[in-house]
Amino acid sequence: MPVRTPNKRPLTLRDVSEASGVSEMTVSRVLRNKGDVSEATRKRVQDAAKQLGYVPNKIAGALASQRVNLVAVIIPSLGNMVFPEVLSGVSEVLANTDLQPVVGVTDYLPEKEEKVLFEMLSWRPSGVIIAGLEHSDASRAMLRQAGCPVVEIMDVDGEPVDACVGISHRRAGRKMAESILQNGYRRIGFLGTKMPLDHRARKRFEGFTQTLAKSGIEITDQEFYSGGSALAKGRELTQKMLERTPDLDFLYYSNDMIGAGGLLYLLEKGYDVPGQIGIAGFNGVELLDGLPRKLASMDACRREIGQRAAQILADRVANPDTDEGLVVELTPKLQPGETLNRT
Amino acid sequence: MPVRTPNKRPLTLRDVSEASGVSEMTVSRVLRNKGDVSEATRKRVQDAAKQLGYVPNKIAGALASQRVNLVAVIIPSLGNMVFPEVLSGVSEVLANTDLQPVVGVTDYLPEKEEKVLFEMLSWRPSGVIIAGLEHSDASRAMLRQAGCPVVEIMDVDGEPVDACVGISHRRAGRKMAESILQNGYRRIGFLGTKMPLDHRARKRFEGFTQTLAKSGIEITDQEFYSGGSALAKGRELTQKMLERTPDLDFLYYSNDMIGAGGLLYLLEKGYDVPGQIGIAGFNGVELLDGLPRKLASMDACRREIGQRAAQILADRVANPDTDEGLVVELTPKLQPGETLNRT
DNA sequence: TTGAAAGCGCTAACAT
DNA sequence: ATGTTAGCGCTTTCAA
Repeated sequence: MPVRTPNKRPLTLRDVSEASGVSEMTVSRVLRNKGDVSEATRKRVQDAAKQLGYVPNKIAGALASQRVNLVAVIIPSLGNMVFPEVLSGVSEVLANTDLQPVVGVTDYLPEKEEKVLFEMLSWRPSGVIIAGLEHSDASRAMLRQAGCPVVEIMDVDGEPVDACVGISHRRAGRKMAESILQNGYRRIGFLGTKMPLDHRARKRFEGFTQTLAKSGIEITDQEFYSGGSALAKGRELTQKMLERTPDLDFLYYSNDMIGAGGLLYLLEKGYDVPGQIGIAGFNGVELLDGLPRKLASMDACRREIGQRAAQILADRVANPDTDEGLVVELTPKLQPGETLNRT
Repeated sequence: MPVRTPNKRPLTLRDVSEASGVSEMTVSRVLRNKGDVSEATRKRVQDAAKQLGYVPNKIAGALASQRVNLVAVIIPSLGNMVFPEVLSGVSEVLANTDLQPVVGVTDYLPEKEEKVLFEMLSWRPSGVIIAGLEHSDASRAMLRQAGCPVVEIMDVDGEPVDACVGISHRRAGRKMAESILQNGYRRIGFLGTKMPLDHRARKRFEGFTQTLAKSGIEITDQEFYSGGSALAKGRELTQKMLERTPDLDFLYYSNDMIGAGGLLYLLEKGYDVPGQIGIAGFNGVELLDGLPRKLASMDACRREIGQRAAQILADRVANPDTDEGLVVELTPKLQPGETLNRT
């Protein structure tokens, strides 16, 4: 049990050294399981450390050893279901190493990304995992100079600074468009976030409209919103669009949450889904299994992206000679659910 | 623009000093906006730093100054909507200071909490915000010895180590029970997480059953699950319970997500909600506004908890003489929604 | 198996 | 307004 003296000064190695009558150096060795130490002294040191409630000072350790077991993970948001799942993939893999993820949130703002990145790099992390391929010039410069492996995640449509794990959102948009057309839908509405800042949503949209165009079809109507995704937003957008354009036969939502809101609205208003009108979202959010109809969606491989990125980083840290610039493209799976098959 | 030489060695103050022809000390002053520096040298230094792409080494800075602008925020999970909202309250307030939140996740496991806490304290943060009042002996010892302000959040039913911001979950449970009884419901089922690890859910349950007991009523049926909250889980639990105990007239869910799943199930099966059967959840998750009926719930003041905790910490860091042990109890608001009023 | 010395890159406290 | 000196608490390296 740690001593309860309200010590304002945190304990140092020296305190443990004095308490155990062993040199600081040997104490350090014991605490890091490094080097040969006799069982006897090891035990004395461990007892003393525990008894005092010693917590090593990683700042000093990191400065001396020039190594920091931190991995910077930089993502746009924690408020939707997508990035927490990526994170959990990252943590899962890093748990098998001595690396620790540290999360920074950018709110989809390039300036904030720059700030967060600068802040995190100033702690000299062992690696960086960062969402997206679009960054300010300054951010890209920092990433290049970081002196540690960098893995850009979520997206592969672009030029990575170093390594990269993700899906092609353009391809995802195309695939969804194909599927919708195959099922005979023709008057298609798109509902999603304002996209200047969400590049992945933008790319899906581009892929989507491109494929439609190949079949001579244009988006019949579209509606953009800003702010978080929520059921109510989906209802509201859907109502607005259908009042304006009642003869749509498909609604493509840029994420599952507003898709779910739309679904609830449509069912409530007595629409036949997917007969009269089909719908689909994006992300394959498991949380929403359990809706009255299973929402068509596309799994964005979020957890796997986190896992692979972490693995790449861990490998590179363990073996710095590994090649840079590895790009891993995962394949999003279409989940037809029950809202896309017109049969 | 930073030079693109693939420098493996990160730049140091000295590099900037040499590039600008100014002493390291003055460079340091410029980069921290500290002390008087002439406009001329300030500019030269800034130019040199930007030109080189210098990123200061916070490890060295922290060691030298004995100050770290990090706040450890330790929470059980990112997967439900509750903690991200707390975090966003924290970030919002800390954004006005030079403090930076660093998040650690415990998965509701005391051993993991201990590990995460140890890890974070070893970086000597300026403060700790940690969810809950229940910690292992070792964790409490670390918190006491941390040498920085500690704010325990979410809950006030217990003995804080230092400061504390939250709601009384026992009181919340009681309040919900009162409301349910007032609305004439009598045969009540409880559905929630297995609670040995979720102390707040446990306390709500305790408060809930206590108040029922005062009216001579016992929970008619109960069902516990483990794993994340999701719509499907709510459906499944609800079905199971109603098959076993068909004559329930109220279902109290330990969180909004499974409550929402239950609601969808009940409506689908043609139950009259809230006439035949009332339901309520917990948390007041905004994300779910937009369900077919507005779910009765109780706002847990998540964002405000984050804000207040961060504010307390910021004040204590700015003025270390401030009193310790401040306890702030917020009042959860009942949101009757449309699933609790029998009329 | 253990210890002593040097220094990691910065900043506090003094000079000047 | 600028420079000098002495550490911060550890780990690396070398010696015993």
